[in-house]
Amino acid sequence: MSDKTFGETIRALRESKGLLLRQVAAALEIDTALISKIERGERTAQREQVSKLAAMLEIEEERLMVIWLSDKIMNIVEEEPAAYKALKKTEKRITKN
Amino acid sequence: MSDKTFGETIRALRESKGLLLRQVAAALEIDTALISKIERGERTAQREQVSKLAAMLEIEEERLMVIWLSDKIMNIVEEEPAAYKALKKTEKRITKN
DNA sequence: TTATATTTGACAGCAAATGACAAGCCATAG
DNA sequence: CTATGGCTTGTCATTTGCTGTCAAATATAA
Repeated sequence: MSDKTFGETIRALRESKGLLLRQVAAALEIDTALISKIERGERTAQREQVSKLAAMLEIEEERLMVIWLSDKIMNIVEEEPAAYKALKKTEKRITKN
Repeated sequence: MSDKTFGETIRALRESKGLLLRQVAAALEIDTALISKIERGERTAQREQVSKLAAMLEIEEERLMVIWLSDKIMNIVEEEPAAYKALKKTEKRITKN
């Protein structure tokens, strides 16, 4: 459930609102081609763009940020056998603050 | 308990074995200055170098890899309020395979 | 066909990472 | 003191990898 990537998520939101790539691109001040690539996971969004997308697509910023961060973490650990252990370790390091 | 960074970890191991930076550097085929920086966290090791370090320092490769990956994840999520949630989400995504 | 939406590949420009080198610091031995 | 050995620091050239644009291609609809 809700296991969509960042790209899939924003595409679904955009379509549910009937927005065009061109409109979202304009709001983010980037080329239409780029937002198309982001939606298909061929490129990754910038942190700033995530905020703008959250506003535009009317989703709570933190919810979108979690998905975005998770995608980035995925890029690091996928293919790594030690992935799970690394995540657990990081959790512990983070909660100790 | 074992909350050391990658650099701190390999430095402790190296010193416990009485090895010189010069010797480790030679084994990894890099400059001494570079391994010094890696130990102090000023630079990050390459994946290949982690393997070589594990062999040289006689630590199980997976254990070192976990620390190295965790450092990389840390770099992404630290400073992020949504860090913990992102880690949890990634865990779920990973275990679904 | 024509118009509109999206995708694709190639590219320039820029930023970050990599590693080497030389000079510097610090402790210790002589 | 001077010399040596180990480590650190700053700078630099090079490489690697992002970022976004553009033009062309594809698709969908009217």
